[in-house]
Amino acid sequence: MKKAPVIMWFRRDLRLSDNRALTAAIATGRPVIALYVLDDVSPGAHAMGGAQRWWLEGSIRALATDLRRFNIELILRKGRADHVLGSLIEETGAHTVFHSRDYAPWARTLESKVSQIAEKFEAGCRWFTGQLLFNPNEIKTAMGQPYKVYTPFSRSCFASPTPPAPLHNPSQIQPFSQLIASDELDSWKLRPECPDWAGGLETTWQPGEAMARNKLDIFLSQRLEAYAHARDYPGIVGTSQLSPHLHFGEISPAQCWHAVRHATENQSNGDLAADKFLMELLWREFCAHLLHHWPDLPNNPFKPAFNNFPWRENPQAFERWCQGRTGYPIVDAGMRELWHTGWMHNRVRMIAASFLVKDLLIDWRKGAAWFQDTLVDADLASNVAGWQWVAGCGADAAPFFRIFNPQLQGEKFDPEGTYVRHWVPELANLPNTLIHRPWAAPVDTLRSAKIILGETYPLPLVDHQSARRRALDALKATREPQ
DNA sequence: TTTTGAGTTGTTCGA
DNA sequence: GTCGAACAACTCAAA
Repeated sequence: MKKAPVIMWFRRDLRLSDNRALTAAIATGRPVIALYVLDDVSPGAHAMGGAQRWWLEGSIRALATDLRRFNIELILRKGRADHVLGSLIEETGAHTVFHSRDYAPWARTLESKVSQIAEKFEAGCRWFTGQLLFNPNEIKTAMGQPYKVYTPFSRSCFASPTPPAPLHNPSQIQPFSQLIASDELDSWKLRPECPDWAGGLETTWQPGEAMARNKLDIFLSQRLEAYAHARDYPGIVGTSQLSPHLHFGEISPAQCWHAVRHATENQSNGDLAADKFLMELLWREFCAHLLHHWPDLPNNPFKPAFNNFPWRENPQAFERWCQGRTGYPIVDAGMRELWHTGWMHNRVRMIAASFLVKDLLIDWRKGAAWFQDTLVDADLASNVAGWQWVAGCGADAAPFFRIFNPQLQGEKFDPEGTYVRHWVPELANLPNTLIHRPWAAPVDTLRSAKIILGETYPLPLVDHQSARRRALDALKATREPQ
């Protein structure tokens, strides 16, 4: 008698290497059915934005190709994941569902539904870790509480047992012989058509496990050494650019962790270079743990005092921010990079976010929603925790008086104007001394640079100095007892 | 329980 | 132009 198959339910772990769920599924010695479910129906699942759908398409295509080498067809189904899994178990008589745990609140709800439905059909359900380095229920303070401050959190992680070493690629996977119906990937229409805004994404990124590994190797050999310093300059490629690959699980954080450690173990200053990068991985971790313990993080301020903050409605200003037409070159460069490539340099994310929240006093949730829709790496946890941090209402938030000055930040982190010239070409002819403050350029300079302020490039949407005072007043009022 | 030290990413002001 | 101090008080984490 034939053995009943098991289902490997791929989610945000679109890789074959270091995939504990997959490895365990294979280890059962049973035929493996590989499944991906496009779930736009489960509450909260609609959070996947347009840019991510574009990425998902490439990532699924790559995974399907990789699986085909094992004679495995990736089954594609659309609908509520628990329903889809229920019917697939029924169709195939599957024995167990294997999957990696996703810590987003809606995903956890879905996981328990899947587990219930599997039970109904007398199948098991087993989940594995892999999306995170540490178990959120194990990184706790001495009092047994989750951390609310990053630095002690990171110390605790470094003091914890090292994340398990990554698993290798499977050597073989036993296919399931029965034919199973699958959607055509094209029918999901994950890529934009009219209008097709994804041209910039196409030329910037290549989704898939192989490319993720490639990115990591390039980072280790070419950029890790200078990372601590170079990561702050948007005009040079100093970061790993692994975020979207990590988000979709094309590479695991444990693979990054161990690869970085391994690459630096024989270098004199290795630990320094490595730790800086590991700290960034731990920021991702910190945000995920926060969301795990505070599922309401996407909706409401972490600090309740901000519940009554007087956010302003200003659709015109918001639109200009989205379009990269605020009149502050570094902000506009960032917003245009985002729109074109689905990604924005970390430093510029802070500057652009600070501008929306502090200079325009627009609700951080509006900014977070825009990022969620346009970033290829949009991660619910990192996104909302980051926005709350900038807004001052989050965990371990910046002091309220810390308001980024877009001109100074530009001059400090883009001193040659490389970044601004690339993304805001209409300012390209301004000298370095004026590129971050075109409004202060003399008439002659503007004329010879072919700039007409208010026409070819906007005047500043707000005056930063007065906007700063306005924000300080609003923040001060929030802090005072009602 | 109380106390103490510390807290990703900054800006402005005045000497 | 450069430098250090002030910004304001609070919460967190650990001793």
